[in-house]
Parts: sequence; structure tokens; C-alpha cells
Amino acid sequence: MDFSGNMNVKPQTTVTLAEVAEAAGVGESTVSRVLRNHGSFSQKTHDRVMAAVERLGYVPNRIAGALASAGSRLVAFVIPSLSNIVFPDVLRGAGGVLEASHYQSVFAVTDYDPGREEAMVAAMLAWRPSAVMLAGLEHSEGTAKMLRASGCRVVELLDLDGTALDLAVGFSNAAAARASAEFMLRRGYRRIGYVGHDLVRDTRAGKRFAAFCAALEAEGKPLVGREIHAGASSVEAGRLGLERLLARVPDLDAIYFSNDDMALGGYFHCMARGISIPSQLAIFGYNGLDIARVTPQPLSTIRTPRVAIGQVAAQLVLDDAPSQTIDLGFELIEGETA
Amino acid sequence: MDFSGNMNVKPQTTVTLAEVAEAAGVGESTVSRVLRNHGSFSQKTHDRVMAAVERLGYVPNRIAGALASAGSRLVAFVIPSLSNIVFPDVLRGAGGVLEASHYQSVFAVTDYDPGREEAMVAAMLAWRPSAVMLAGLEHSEGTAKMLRASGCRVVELLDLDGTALDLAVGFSNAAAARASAEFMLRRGYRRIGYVGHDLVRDTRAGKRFAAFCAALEAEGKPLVGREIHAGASSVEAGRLGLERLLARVPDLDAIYFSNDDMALGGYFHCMARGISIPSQLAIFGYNGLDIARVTPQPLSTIRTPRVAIGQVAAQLVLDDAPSQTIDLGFELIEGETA
DNA sequence: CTGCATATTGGCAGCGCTGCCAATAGGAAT
DNA sequence: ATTCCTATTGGCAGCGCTGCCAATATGCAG
Repeated sequence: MDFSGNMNVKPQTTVTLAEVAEAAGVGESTVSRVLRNHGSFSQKTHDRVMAAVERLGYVPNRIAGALASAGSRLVAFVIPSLSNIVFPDVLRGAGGVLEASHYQSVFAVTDYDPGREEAMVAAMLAWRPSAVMLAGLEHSEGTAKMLRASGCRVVELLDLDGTALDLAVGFSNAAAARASAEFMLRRGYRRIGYVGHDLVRDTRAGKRFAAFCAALEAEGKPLVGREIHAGASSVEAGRLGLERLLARVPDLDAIYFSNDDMALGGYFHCMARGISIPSQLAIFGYNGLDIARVTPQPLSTIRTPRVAIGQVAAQLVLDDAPSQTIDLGFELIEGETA
Repeated sequence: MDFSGNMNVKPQTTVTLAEVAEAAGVGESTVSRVLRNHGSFSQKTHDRVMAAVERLGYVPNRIAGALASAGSRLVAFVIPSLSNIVFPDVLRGAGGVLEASHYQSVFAVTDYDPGREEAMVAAMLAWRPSAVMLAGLEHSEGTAKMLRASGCRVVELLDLDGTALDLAVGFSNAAAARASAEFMLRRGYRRIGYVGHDLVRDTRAGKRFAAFCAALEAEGKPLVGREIHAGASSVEAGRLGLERLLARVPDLDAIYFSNDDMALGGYFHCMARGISIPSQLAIFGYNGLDIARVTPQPLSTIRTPRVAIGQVAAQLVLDDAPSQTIDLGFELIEGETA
């Protein structure tokens, strides 16, 4: 006989509210009221109910509760990736706030694919969440339609360059890119290149790139060269991208990277090749990752308020705030690499 | 009049299965069968139902479905942090597998606090998930009790040094630390120090530290010095920790860091101070982060199969596998810093 | 001690969907 | 054409909890 571990039996006739009521000698609605601390009941009743709950090890069934009350207290996050620290940061900010109000977070990863996003949104909507949080403002027609029809709050994060469906919390990627371009020009860099990643799928990176180029052109100093990695951003892609770009266009004096991961790759490449930063080549990133502040030379970059975005987004949902767009801005960190 | 955005009205009398049935001119159970592709129905019926679904924009209510079928297809993740990339990596691995089987992921962050873990587990259990995934094997008595009583699968991740409640997927932190110690001794380092973070809360880091010390002692080369940062691990904490340790114990020839984040901080510190690696000071990390492979000198570290752990854990749950422990091992990366 | 307002409480009908089972329909076999 | 078997289909009772409402208890002024 095998007495070890879980024997694959579903034991517990899972305790129900009715059983607790029975055990406490009160009605079901009374137990419900006590447990939710809603409505009125005597101290005596309260104690009796809690004792029964404790004794039976009762765990409320929120599935039933949500069905009965038509309120799931679930917030769905449909994000492009978990590898890019940006999204865990947003989840962290929102999660903290939601948790305090006893909301739970459900998430799904789209891998930057609008089709997958649509499927994920549909799947999430099936749980009748209180809100759906998405990255960016670009969504498929179907996604937008479902979201609008769902009647639940929608929060679009990290991008303000476009029109939102309901709530939007973030900052302007275009403005961030322009600020970067202006900063680099002000520093005197004239032969600027770009090393980035897939900017069709990552529409925010695409918007930054476009705005950056436009800002340079406006000053009569158009981008001199670019190298675009087909996949997701990574330190390795940044290193390789810079290596390739320099091979093609050696006389660059500064590089704008699609984000800090990429920029760190470039930074490491320079260190390994003995290219001195910023005198020989300047490097500018985007995101303001912690790690980029501790490198021998702190990275020049844009710090984005990722955690705050999550927090504000969650708070808006909790407050059932009217449709609006909230700009949390960004901060240009001068650093020492540009 | 304001016609902009969401006017805070809950429009849609949310379409129900009954309405779809009505519209399609079939019974409710038929719609249910078609939608779940379960049981039999004619092609004609299928088409009519799907047409009605499309026309009405019906989105099944999984809350009701879960209640009726007593199966939520929800997997709960109760993790210590989202800042430490380890956990997003595990989520990513598991999420990919689960998603393909139409399971959804719910998560909660404990911030390495057993008390919060207990609260989060209770909250998760209320959704009657198919499984609960936790980090490590150390849990409060209450957590363990609830989990056992819940009847749902429990998967403990990233640690195998102890006894599991049900399923466990990971590797031995102690073995990883021993391998690190042996490697460092083999390389000839004799005055080894440790720079780590809160190892009471992060029990896995604690186990590594203990095993590392034991391994050094077993070879008669006990740890020479240590510096422990009170909070969570970070690059900055690693840099600062090394700086402090060297101030107190200058003649070290190698440092074992609690993880790669900390190690990178140490690495940057050495670069900034002109301490040559590994000749003057060797650095050894833990985790095998991507970024640590692209630094001018790849970091010597232990690569942990985080994504695979998530994938295997999810698969075990999907397969309703019997209780067991799966060791996915780790890989020592020699690197160039030790 | 009586009457009325207020505080507590219990009963019970759903929430929207699934599972079970009986009913009907469509064919093949006789 | 009739019978039997199988493929389809509809009906309906819950799943466990909440919301509403009526019923009962309690407290206090009169």
C-alpha cells in the first residue's frame, strides 16, 4: 500500500457556506453577512460564525460569490511579455494596490502579437473582470470591439500617443524620444545612429524611433545609420546591433538605443572593444533600469514611471474614475554615457 | 452634452447562453455542447449556434461555467517578487504551457513574507484553482494546512532541499552552492568572501549560503568574510556590499554572491575601481542571467532552468501527475570572472 | 406595561452554465 | 414499411453564494 503523498484523491467535500451556517446554528445569509462584514449582525453571532468557520476550515468560494453578485474583483492584465522588465514592473505597481483592496490579478502574455492579444482578451473577458489592462493603444478591431461591448473598464498603459478606449495611464513615447534627440543634439553629437529591435510589433518602440528621427531631421541632422534586430530586445541584441552598425557606418558619434537592455549591450560592446564612452561614442537608452545606474558610467537614458503607472491605473479602477488620460511623464537622466 | 469616452454606464445586458440558444433556435445544452465542442451535434446546428454567437457577440461566462462544472481551469501563482527576474521567468514558462490548454494564470506577490503568503494562498484558494504554485518548500503551518485541505494540486518550485507537499519541480540549491564552492576552490581561490542579501526571507539564498560555507569548511578553507544586505537583492546592493566587504577585509581573492544581480554590482564595482577580474578578485554568481553573459567578461555563475521549471510544473498539473519531485538540475558556467 | 422604530435574522429565488437523462430524429437492417 | 440502434437534442436541477424582503427580536419612549 502506498500512503505517501497526495494519492490523487479529491478528499474534502469542500465545506460550503450552508455547512458553516448549520454548524453555527444560524442562517446562510447571516454567515454571508458576517464573512463580508456587510449588513448588521450581533457580536455573539459574529463570534459563533467565525468559530464555525475556523473549526470547519471554511474557505469561501469566490466563484459562486462572483456569480451571485455579478462582481468578480478580478483585474486582467494582457501584456506583451514577461521578459521585458517593464511589464513585471507595471504588474507590481498595480498588484500592490489591487491586493490591498482584495482584488486579484489574472494575466496573459501576447508576445507582441495582436492576434494573440485578441484571443487573450476574449479569454480574460470570460472571467468578467472588473477591468482589463493592456499595453499601448494599438489593438485589433476585434479586440476593441469586444472590450467596448464588455462593459468593463479598460486601461491602456505606457502610451499616450493616440486615442484611448477608456482610461489611459502613461506618458508620450514620442515626447520621450524627442527629449532624447534634443538632449543628444545639445550635447553636440551630429552623426547619430540607432540600434533597435522589432519596432513593428513593439509599437511603442516604433513611435519612439519615428519621433526621434523626426526630431533629428527638424534640426537638420538626420539619422546617419540604423541597425534593427528582428526579434525582441535583449542585451545581446544590443551588443550585436552596435557591432554591425559600426561595421557599416564607422564614423558615428552617438547611438540612440531602443531601450536600456539594448543600450547596455552597446555599452558592453564598447567596453570590450576599448571604445571610450562618451568621447568616441555616446550611448543613450530608454527606460531607466536600475542596473543601468550602477554601471561604471551611469547610462544616459529616460526614466519611465512604470511602477507608478501600475499603481495609478489600479487606483483609477478601484475608484471607478470617469474615462480619462493620465500623463505621468518621464525623466531624462543625463548619466555619463552621453 | 458629453459624448466622449465611456460614460460610466454598464451598457450591455451581457448576452447569456440562453439568449444565444433562443437566437439560434436550439436548446441551451446544445449551445453549451457546441461551444465546448463536447458531446455530439450536427454540422447544421454547429453553424447556426456559431452564427448566433457571432451575431450577438456572446462571450461565455467562465464564472458560471466553473461553478457548474466545479473546475476553474485557473492556476494560482503565489510568488515572492516580481522584481527578481527569476519569478517572471517561471511564470513565463508555466504561462505558455497553461495558455495552450486554455488555463489562466492568477498571481499574487508575497514580498518574501510567510504571513502574506498565507493570506495570498487563502485568497487564491477562494477561486478554487486547479493548482497552486509556490516558491520554495518553506511555508507557514497555516499555509500548509490550507493547501492540504484544499484538495487542489500544489507545486513547489525552485527548491528541492526539503520535503514537498505534493509536487516539486526545481533543483537543489545546496548542490548548486556546493558546486560553486568546489569550482572556486579548484580554481585556486583561498580567501573567499560572500556578498549577499536577506537570507532569512529568501530561504533559497539562505540554503545556498549555508551549503557554500559548509563546502568551504569541508575543504579546510572557511569563508573569510561576509557582507549581507538587509533588503532584497539588487545590482546596487551588490556593488555596495562588495565595497563594504573589501573595506573590512581587503585581502580577499574571490567573492561568492547571492545571485547574479548582486554579482553584477560587484563586477561593476571592480571595473569602476580598476580591480582586475579575476586576477585580483574573482566573482561568482548564481542564476545565469542573460545580461551576465554579455558583459565584457562573461560572469562565472550557475545557470538555473527557470523557464523549464515553469513549463514542467504546468505540464505536471495538466497531466494530473502523481505526487513527485522533479530535479531539473543546474549548469555551472565557467565564465571569465572566476 | 404597551407601542413603535431599529437591529437582526432567515428564507429563498436566482446568477449563467454544466451534467444527467429522457425524448426525438435519422438511418440501416430486416 | 417496420424495428432497432445511434446520433442529436432539450429540459431541468443544481453548483455555492448574494440580494431582497419579510419575520422576529430588541430597545426605548411614553
